[in-house]
Amino acid sequence: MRNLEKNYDPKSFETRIYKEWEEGGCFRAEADPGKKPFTIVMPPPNITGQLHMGHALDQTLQDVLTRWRRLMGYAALWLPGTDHASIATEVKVADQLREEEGLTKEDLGREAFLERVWKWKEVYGGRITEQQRRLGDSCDWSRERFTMDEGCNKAVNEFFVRLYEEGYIYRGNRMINWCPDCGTSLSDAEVEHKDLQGKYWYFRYPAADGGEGITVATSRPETMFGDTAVAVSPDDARYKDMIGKTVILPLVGREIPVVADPYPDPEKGTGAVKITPAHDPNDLEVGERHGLEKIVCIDFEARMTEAAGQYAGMDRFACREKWVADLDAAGYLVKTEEIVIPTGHCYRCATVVEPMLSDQWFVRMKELAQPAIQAAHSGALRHVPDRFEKTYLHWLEEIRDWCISRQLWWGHRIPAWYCQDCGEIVVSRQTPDSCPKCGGKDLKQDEDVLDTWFSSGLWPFSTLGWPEKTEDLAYFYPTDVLVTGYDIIFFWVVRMVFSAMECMGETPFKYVFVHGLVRDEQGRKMSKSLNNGIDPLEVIDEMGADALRFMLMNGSSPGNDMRFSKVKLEAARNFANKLWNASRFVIMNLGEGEIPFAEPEDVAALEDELQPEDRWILTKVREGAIQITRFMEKFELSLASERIYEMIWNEYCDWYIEMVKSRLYGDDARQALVCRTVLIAALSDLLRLLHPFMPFITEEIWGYLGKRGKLITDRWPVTEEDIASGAAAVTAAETRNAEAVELAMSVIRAVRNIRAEADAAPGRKLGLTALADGAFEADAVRAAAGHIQRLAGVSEIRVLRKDEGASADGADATESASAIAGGVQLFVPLDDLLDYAAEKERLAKETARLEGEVKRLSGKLANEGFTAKAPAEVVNAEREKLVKAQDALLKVTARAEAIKDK
RNA sequence: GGGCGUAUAGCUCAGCUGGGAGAGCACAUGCCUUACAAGCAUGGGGUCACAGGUUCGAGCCCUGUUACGCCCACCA
Repeated sequence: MRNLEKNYDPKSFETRIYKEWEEGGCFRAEADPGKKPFTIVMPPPNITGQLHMGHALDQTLQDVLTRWRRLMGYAALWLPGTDHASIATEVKVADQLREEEGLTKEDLGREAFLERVWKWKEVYGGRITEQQRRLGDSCDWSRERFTMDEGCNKAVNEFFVRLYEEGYIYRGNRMINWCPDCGTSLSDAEVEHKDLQGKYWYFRYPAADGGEGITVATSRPETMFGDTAVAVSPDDARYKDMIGKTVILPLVGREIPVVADPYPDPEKGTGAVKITPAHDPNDLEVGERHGLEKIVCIDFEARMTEAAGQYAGMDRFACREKWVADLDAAGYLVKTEEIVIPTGHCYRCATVVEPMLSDQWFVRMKELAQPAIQAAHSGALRHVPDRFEKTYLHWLEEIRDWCISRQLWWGHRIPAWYCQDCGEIVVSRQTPDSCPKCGGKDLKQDEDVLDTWFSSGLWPFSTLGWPEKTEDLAYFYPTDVLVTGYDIIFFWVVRMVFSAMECMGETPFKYVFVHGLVRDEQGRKMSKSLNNGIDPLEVIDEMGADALRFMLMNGSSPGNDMRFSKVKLEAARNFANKLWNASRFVIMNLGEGEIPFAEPEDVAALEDELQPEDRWILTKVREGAIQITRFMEKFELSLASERIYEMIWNEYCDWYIEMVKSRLYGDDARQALVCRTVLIAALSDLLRLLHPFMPFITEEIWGYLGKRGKLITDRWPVTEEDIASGAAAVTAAETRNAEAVELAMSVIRAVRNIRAEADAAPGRKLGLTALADGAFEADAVRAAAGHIQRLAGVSEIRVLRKDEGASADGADATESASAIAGGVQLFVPLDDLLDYAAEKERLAKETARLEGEVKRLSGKLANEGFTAKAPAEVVNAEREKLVKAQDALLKVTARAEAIKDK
């Protein structure tokens, strides 16, 4: 039989295994009425992106869920794709153009520039999908999509036109966030607020009638050129007389009115506010209430306009400085205050955004948000962990109209045309031939493109064929779960839900499974500026994809940030190595030509020949499978991975394999076959359970076990039906058997402990007398005698029964070290090694511990409040514990008494 | 200004619907025991941030406090 190499070397098989899966069509999902669908649509990474740790986490979560459902027999579809990332890509290509050819995109012109971007996409856009393959992503590449492919474009136009026709999309001159560097408008979500150290400057606006005037504070003095009023609260006694009068804009000389408006808060600043309708959203509202003029004093490149007089053409910040100095020199600066100012920045280039009045396209959101809010309230959409629902709802409830037009070239062009003859706006799914109003042929399409998130909002259904009524859409939609980081709930989740409610009438997914960030080892956010990012590909090269995946899944709780940990990564790699070697051991011991298809079900044929440990491991595997399934259902992937780790390392390797060696190497050929069968059967299920987490190594081992087919498309050890019906549950007999085997394990541990403490040489065999409380304990020890001898280094075992009158005195007990394991008292003669002082010390410590326990338990049981109110099973369990503790205490004190003179 | 998270072993973190705390690493001791030294065995180590409360019983639920962190917010 072909066996594994001695050393676990993931590099030697991961790439090959992936190729086999992909070429074997293992990731392909077909609409199959005989199966239940399970769908995840992958959040599309930007084509500009490189795989980073955040992706690795995000992707692994999705892959684990997909692989698990696939094994459960679902038609599991994980649909991959990439995002055109309008602004990010455009900036990147424009940078490249400038660096390499010294050209601007305007030099090239729209068409040629777009050609460049497409070419760029061809070259670099596929990079990330190659990296995803290294991670082991089992997505259906045959359905890979791109947010700007033909189908998505069709969906975008359909959605736009629909919303327009229903009156949700409108074009208007409104206040928007403007990034002067990117040269485009931004949505509210694309503005990041950061606190900046800034100043309030207090300026006096003298009254036109020569009076003192009014002092106002501002953090943006350069906007003064656009001031068209000063507002005060109508109730503010300080300014009562000024209302209706005018003040002079210092140095500018323009006369502006003092208006009474509810907006100014008398408590804040001076209680008087300068009003700049063209450059501040609040001021705009005030301005509209009072019919004020909107003077634009900053242009789209953040330079001062003609309205700024001699400052025209200056950069906004340079102007600010000069302007303040000039006002100060002229005596208008009353005071300056250092203050922290929350300031909006562009999320792409970090430039300070400028609020601007501008003609843009908007989506009226209030009404559209309602079904999305409702979906969360009704439970149709669930967040895991549920606290993120608050974030989601908060955003939707506070939502304002969404500015969707961008002054960029790369993206979905807005399907609106302007009739050059009559000015009519034509919104249409196809390019219109003529103006429906005047019949004019001269139509010009809107120059702008749509916000990236407008198209990604449609992703869960545009990828399945919408707006066509496809078979896929009918079968795979709605999707089951969306996996994403908490940082993207606003941008994306909210938009997908409201878009889906509008287009499909139901939520795009049932669960939003939210994860945190992967931080660096010091707990800092990984970032380009800190240069502390860890490249997943390097990790995979060094440790294997399985180790990386396992590290990411293990030891974190849903929704919390986690740290990248080299140590944890090594632990995961060591775990893989452990499994590798255990498998190697199993294969090594297979008979010549033996084809081990053995499955837990097949073992039934050997029922009568099974040994207690065989039944034990099979029980453990089934029980573990049920627990893991439950964890997976609740998205508790960390707990699931922890359990499988424990099953493989502790239960299978440390105990089962060790116990089985005596039969494997023994004379009884039949028994050797029996335990080989169980070894394989249990290992098969363990591989299935681990596969979602460590797909490569499990598949590789699977191949060596001579199994038919690939593990990836095999099956899960327990079915949902068997769990639900209880058919998979552990029986009373199995539990009893497990208790007996585990008692034997306690005996082994206790004897090992005695050996270690007495410093007995490893090779030295010791005698053992086991004084059992009753038949069950005695049988358990007898049945495991061989194991106790082998694993604890014991020569011969004498089993006595206390219930038949045997006592500690019967053995040469006083000459021994002793210990208690469950209902068995152990005596190990140590002769020369026996150290009575140490033994007494141990007994004293044990006595103290047991006395404490007895006291605690009896106190608890004497408390009527407890016995009356606690559930009967809890009370009974406590009673049993008390009996055991009392019994152990008796044994220990008797023992202490027996050796007190030594 | 509003919302949220975290505080548990030396370190990094688990701990499901309340029934007396776990893992990995580190540490100590002994082992190359024919799957594995990326290993085996044994052991030490915790007032579960603080103060109250609910309960027969609290790491877990409630109130408050402290520290750190995150998100949102039209920022005169």
